[in-house]
Amino acid sequence: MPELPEVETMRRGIAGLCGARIVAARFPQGTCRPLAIAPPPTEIAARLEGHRIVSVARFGKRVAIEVGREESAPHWLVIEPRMTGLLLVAEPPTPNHVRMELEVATGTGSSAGACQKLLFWDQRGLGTIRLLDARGLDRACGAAKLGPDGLVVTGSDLAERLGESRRGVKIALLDQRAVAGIGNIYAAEILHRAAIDPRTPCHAVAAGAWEAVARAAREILASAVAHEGSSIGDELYRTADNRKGGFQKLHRVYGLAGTPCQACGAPIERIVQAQRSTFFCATCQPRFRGRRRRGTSPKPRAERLAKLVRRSLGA
DNA sequence: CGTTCAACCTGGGCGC
DNA sequence: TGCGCCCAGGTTGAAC
Repeated sequence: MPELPEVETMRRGIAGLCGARIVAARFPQGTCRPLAIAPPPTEIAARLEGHRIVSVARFGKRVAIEVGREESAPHWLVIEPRMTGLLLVAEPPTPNHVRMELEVATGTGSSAGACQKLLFWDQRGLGTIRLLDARGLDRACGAAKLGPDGLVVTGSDLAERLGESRRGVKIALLDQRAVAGIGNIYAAEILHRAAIDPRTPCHAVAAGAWEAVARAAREILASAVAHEGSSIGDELYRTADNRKGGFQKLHRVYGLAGTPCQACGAPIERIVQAQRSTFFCATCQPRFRGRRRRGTSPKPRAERLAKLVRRSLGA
């Protein structure tokens, strides 16, 4: 479920816990398979309890809760919600999918004592929890793993990282090393706004069109953050205080197959790319027909063929 | 290098 | 009512 806007909404929803002290950390086993968690729950609990929440950051689709004491090196509790994970400071949708429960004491000195619970709830259990030091954080969330954030990505960022790729542009936008935070919903919405067919090979996207894609990404993602993400139908995503997001009302293509495009009236289409649904308007996002954009070197294909030849000779 | 596929899971919706 | 199947916002690794 959660893409950049949903994860950013979760981050903001728990940022008020900065300064709070972690009194207890529990990782209930629940009825389903234990969540991917490292190091083991008892070790994480021991290293969290008594420490304060220093900051709450977001890296792509992950939330990183910085914890530490003055005299010890900081650590980050990195939570990756994947499909159904939620960070909550409210009652969970169901009691039995609570994967982590942090009891935190807010306030200091004489006003201390107000206790709150921070929960990680995950129905499907595909999410992950990791406690990392600075080096681990860089390995997991650094530039080698995640491209520029979708809220600030530029056309030249995209052209540089994807310009020579043969992949369809929609599939490429889901590559977190190219740009961090875009998922299946927002990739569709971004390409609709940028008026580009999702099947267009990246190498056929004009240099100027990358600017349009990047601008659409920044605008769509910022608007979705302002609307606290997308809660589709009665689906699971909620803000940290258990409200629905509002951006689903502004979707132009995602989940709207068969309905008329709001811009042109043509029916929205659904296709499958890389085993995932893609929604688009064939009229607003006209199919790319040429071979390759002007000025692009044919190197990738030539290199591929050369490699194939070498391989067949070698074998 | 790129693509495809399966796997990791639960649960809702649908057709029969 | 129940069963089987398909679908879902993400990521990873194996195989080709």
